[in-house]
Amino acid sequence: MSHQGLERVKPATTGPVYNARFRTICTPQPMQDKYLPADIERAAQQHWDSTEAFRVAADTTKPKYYCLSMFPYPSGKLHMGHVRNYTIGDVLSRFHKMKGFNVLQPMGWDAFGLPAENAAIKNQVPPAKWTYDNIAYMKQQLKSLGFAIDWSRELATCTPEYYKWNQWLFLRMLEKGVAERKTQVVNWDPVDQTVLANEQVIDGRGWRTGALVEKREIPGYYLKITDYADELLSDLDELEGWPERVKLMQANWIGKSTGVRFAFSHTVGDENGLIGDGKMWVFTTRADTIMGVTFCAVAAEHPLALHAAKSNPELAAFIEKCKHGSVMEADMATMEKEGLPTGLFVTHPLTGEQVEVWVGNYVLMSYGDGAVMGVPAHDERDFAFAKKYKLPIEQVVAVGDKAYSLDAWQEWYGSKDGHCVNSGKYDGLSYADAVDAIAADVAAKNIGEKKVQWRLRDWGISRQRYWGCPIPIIHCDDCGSVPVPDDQLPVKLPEDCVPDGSGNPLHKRLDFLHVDCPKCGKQARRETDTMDTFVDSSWYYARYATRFGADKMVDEETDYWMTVDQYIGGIEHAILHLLYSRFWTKVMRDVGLVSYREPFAHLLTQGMVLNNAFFHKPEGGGKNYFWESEIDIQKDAKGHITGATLKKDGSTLEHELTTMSKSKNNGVDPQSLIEQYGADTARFFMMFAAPPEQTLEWSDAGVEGAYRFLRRVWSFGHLFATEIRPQIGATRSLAGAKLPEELAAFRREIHLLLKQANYDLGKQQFNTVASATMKMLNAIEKAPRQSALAAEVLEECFGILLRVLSPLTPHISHALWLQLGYGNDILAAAWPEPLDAALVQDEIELMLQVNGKLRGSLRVPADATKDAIEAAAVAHEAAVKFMEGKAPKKVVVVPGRLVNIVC
RNA sequence: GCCCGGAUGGUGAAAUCGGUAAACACAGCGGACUUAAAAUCCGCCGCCGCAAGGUUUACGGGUUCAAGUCCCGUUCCGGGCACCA
Repeated sequence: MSHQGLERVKPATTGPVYNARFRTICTPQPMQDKYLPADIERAAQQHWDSTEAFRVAADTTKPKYYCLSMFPYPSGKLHMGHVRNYTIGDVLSRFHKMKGFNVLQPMGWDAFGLPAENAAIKNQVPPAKWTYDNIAYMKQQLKSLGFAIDWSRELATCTPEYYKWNQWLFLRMLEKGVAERKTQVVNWDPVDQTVLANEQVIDGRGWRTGALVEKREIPGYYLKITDYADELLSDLDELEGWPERVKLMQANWIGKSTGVRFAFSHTVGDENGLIGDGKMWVFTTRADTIMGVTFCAVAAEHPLALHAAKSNPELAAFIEKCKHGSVMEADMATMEKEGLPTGLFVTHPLTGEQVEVWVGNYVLMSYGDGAVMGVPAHDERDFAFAKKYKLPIEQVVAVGDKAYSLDAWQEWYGSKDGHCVNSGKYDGLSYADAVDAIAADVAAKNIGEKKVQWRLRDWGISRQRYWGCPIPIIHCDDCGSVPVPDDQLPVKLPEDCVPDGSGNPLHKRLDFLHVDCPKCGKQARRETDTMDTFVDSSWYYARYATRFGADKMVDEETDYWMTVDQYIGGIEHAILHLLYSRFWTKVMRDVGLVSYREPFAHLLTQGMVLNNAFFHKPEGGGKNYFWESEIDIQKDAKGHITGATLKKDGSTLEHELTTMSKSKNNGVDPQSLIEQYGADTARFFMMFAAPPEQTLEWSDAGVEGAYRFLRRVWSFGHLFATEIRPQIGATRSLAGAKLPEELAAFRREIHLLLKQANYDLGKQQFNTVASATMKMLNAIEKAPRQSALAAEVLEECFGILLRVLSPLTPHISHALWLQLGYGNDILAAAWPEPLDAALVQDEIELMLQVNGKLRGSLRVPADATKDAIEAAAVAHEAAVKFMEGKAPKKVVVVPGRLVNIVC
């Protein structure tokens, strides 16, 4: 990567003087009595840089661990969500490194995208410059957090070295028929004459012009992810390391449904013949209700609708109206359902009755055949539609003897647990039997069959935008759409354009636009559409694992590192990014590039970091956001926000709790936290605040506590160096020694906490790992320290604490490990395991319940039998009191926990 | 609207397989040290009650010797809904 800010880290030939000292001295050395995070962190980071501690290569002598965090979009500054994400990844990476794994943790930049164009419009800066400047700044921020990243593998998706392979694989997909050109529906701003992203459509209007947005059909390239729908669904079962909820969301998104596709026949046609050869196809999962059809509805773009509109101005106007409004599913689902009859009729395939065809604004051309049968009695949406337009409703399914009423929709109307009624020969059949019988009957008439239908749609990757990967196609008047030959890749994006919001600036770049046709040599026009940025992020994990500069998309080293052992990123990516990556991987496999079929073995979906956002709703629609520094906030006694006003004019603002985002002016920059307290405090606090998968409402209350804790760790280190360690003799005597009870109890406590911490690390619950380290320090500070044996126990226990702490707070752990003489480099230390000998206990405490209520506790020998425990419990003072002279009916003994006397 | 999550003290949270609700912290209150402040250390800290005790995990039911945890229903909050990334 040749660009500024993206050069690979070069091995330092000569380290700073004190670094050499750090590496060679393993005996204790004088230490600062004050905790000075800035100095400690600078020294630790220089040590890691100079020793290239995190640069890794394939090594078959060790198990590998590829730990990947979702790469950031270079929006300008890191925010707390990034700190959370990358700290989680770093904790796992460092933990596994100490466990003996060969750990790869790379980092890069998801560098194409809309915000760079927005910044360009606002500041007149080319997106490239803005992006590379942001990368440089954010890279330095990441470095200051001390992440164990192999920076030699850094990549940015906006560099030709990277996106060349997007283009290359796209051409392979074209060859295989996985990519194809067809039409797509986009948001069109009629004033700016440009395509808008969903985000740029606010309340149905263009974000800059305020003009009513139109739907427009334009050509674009699609990747046939639906060809992989079956495999994407079934392979979910193999992803044992994925959260169930994510797999469920993906399965629902893919949306496999089995039903019947059949045709209503008709005689509607014009001079070109019958429309659709006289068949209007529909798909239904409720074929059992086919005898209850009272109307049909088609999408506004359906050929029958368009045909009817030719002679029906009212209908034409309605179809025109349907063209406005949103293309978003959420809007489609919540909008008022409207329709208009076409005056056309189709024939019911089984009854032969004439059924009227309506145009419905809720019917999607993109799902199935763009037409549906209407069974108002048993479909909630059809019911509402029929009531609104006074269409007949005919019950054809009964559940038990429940009475059907037209007054209001009831839950059971949509049930599949009933049987057919009013359905002629199908009466009495269950859902499954009726579907089978009806499918057989339409099949016999050759007008339908059982069919699997997917909710998943093909992936449209064409974007009418500048700052993205050029689609490698040349349009020739004679030859059509011609793929760019491989030897002319990459098609490089000019980096000096400044978009102004009025369409793709590439249209004005004649040096880019004008190109000779690769087939006939005539002057032709280069495709100006660029790829969806989800393409960039669909395979970056494989590129990290490829040797830098390889003139292949992926190389042999990829086989060593892939698949990713642990992937970490926000839950907001649970569907799209992860599904596209899975799809892309399967295509790469089918092209013969890789041998694995799934990219991510384990997935940790981090909860969002939320913050309040404050905004005005201006008249033209949309939201104007303000920074918290610009407003006054009113809170109630419990601290809940009750209102907010703008400082400059006192106007009232609305507020919402939402994800941190540059566009909402509610992102919190970690920089001040790092400068004030240091990276270790920021990291520790972030991990301590909540378990990683939980949504986190940002607050810095508690940062002081994390800082105080690290100061205490340092102070104890100092005390250990000056007062405790000197008591230790030349030979150690801890192993095999019988410890006095107080010392044994202390040591047991530390080893129990270690056991707990290891368990929690396995669960990836880092907040309780952090609290375990705090408990350890609390115990260590109170422990006996006035003997050689006590000093040895403390040496062991503090060593455990430093190692458990090191993934969370690597800098202070590095400094203390070195300066207290534990070893040269804590990264090379083995992860601690609890010792059985330290855990043994003679007596245990059981809780005592009477009728399920806690009444006391009793101490029993650790090896006491159930009978002995029961006898002791019944005789216990508190038990006798609360049993009030009644005889026990039952005594429940839960080993190691409690006794419950029921009387 | 549909799909997926979540809700526990003043606050962030803990509770591993249904078995001591509130660990560990933050904030607060009281005290020690200090000329003072900061820092540090000690103590208290769900609610009601003088106490004994009672009571408490969004709300309403249920299962169980035992429910924050399992089941049914409801409310509110967050994520996603295919062109934000």
